[in-house]
Amino acid sequence: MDSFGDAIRKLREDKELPLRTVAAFLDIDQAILSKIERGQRKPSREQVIKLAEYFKVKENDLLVAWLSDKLVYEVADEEMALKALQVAEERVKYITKNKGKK
Amino acid sequence: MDSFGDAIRKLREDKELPLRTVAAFLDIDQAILSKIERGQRKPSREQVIKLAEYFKVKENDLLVAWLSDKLVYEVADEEMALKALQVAEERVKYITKNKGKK
DNA sequence: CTATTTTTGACAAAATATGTCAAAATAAAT
DNA sequence: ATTTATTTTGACATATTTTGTCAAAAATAG
Repeated sequence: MDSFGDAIRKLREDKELPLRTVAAFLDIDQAILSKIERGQRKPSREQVIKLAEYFKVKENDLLVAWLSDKLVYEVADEEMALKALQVAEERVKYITKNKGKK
Repeated sequence: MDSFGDAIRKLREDKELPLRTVAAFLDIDQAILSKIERGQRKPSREQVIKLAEYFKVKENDLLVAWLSDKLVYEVADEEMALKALQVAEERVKYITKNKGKK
């Protein structure tokens, strides 16, 4: 049940790299990477893709973790969180089914 | 499969009210309400609550439509949309189950 | 202890959101 | 058909949020 931050922290620690190194590759200050790993900042789509490249993991896997992070954040503290997610799921299914039409 | 905008537009049209009237109650310009109904602007939580009050519908029903709108918007155009929603759902279940702990 | 790494918070700049206003486009009503 | 009411659009201003840098404090490793 890992968040995006947990995932990339593990990847980084497995390779025993300091924040500095990975942050340099992303071209951001290490402070930001620290915050991303702890879920205090949301990375950009481009940063996620770069991280997948850097750690040699499937881009889509990281994108899913990143997107779901944003979704969880969006409904955080909302009573109706689960219901909203389920409705959104139905809507997305409906939309992709009719993609291109109308 | 109605979006939030569709829902409140129906409510308003059923009562044959002009944008002006409802917008006045929300204390915003009618232009914004028009855009909200067409999904070009996202209302605030407070505005959603006011609308529920105004139209005398269950607040939670509108909140769910509003939240799911935001979720759909968040994953729009993403290949991994559905997967992300499902993962988010699992994570929310997990979080609410362990609410209070840790 | 001293070095390195990580975390924190103050700050600035850039990007996004939120609203007003007035004009253009639509629809309704004579 | 013309007027009248409603809705939509876009330019603009302001406020809020994001995104990042920097330097110091805190934590960790040697």
